[in-house]
Amino acid sequence: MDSSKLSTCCPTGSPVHSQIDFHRFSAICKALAHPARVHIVAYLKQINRCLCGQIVDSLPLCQSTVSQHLKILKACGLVRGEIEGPRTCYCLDAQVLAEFKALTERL
Amino acid sequence: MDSSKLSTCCPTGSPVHSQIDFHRFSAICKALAHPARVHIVAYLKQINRCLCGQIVDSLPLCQSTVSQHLKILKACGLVRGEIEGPRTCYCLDAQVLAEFKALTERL
DNA sequence: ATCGTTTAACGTCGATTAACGATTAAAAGG
DNA sequence: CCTTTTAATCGTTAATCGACGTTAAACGAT
Repeated sequence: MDSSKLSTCCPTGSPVHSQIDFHRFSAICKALAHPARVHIVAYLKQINRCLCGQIVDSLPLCQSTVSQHLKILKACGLVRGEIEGPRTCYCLDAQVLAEFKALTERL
Repeated sequence: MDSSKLSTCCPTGSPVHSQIDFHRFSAICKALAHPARVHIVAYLKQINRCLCGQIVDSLPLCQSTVSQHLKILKACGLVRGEIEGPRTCYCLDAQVLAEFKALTERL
């Protein structure tokens, strides 16, 4: 979308989002726009960190599909994955999650 | 997605989301997963209520596209539209917005 | 009655998403 | 080495999204 007009909704001096914020916020929302990905975030929040296999076991989806969801969550920064030999350990990025909460609060 | 396993991520007694919450939350996120729709929400927050035409003018999109975005925001409850003769007056639903913020906070 | 205005709805098209099975890559362990 | 395990990637298919032009509906004004 051409977003040249997007900033015009905000009167000058108002403490409101820039179009950059709109983009960042909607990007994170997009990453969370699927129940399985929300489940993954909640799951990671609970057990802090775990291997990919555990996440796969916690969902009624096949490994490749879960891997794809994890890729999307990693792409927006919400989740980080550290390769440990043949396996990958996943965890939340608390800062990005906090950023999302802050943007939501301003909504 | 078959969500039969989705609840298993939550140990018994833990104050965590149900799969229903996951669905509701991801549905609202999906509605906000486009910069134009975030813009519309922020715009309505600012000016409280307005006609569809003003929203169209505030975006670099044609009327039919904006109408489609409004339909999506209405479908998840974030926005309400009241028909006033040939025009429609749009406003935010503060309760749904609050619900979304609360679900986000629990994340 | 016939305009013009405003907005919703329809139909279309290309692009993207979600899901899966199959394949590949990387690291251990035998 | 070879096999096993683990996870990422590829290829495919069906479904959905985003954008637009067009049409339809509702109403006020002429």
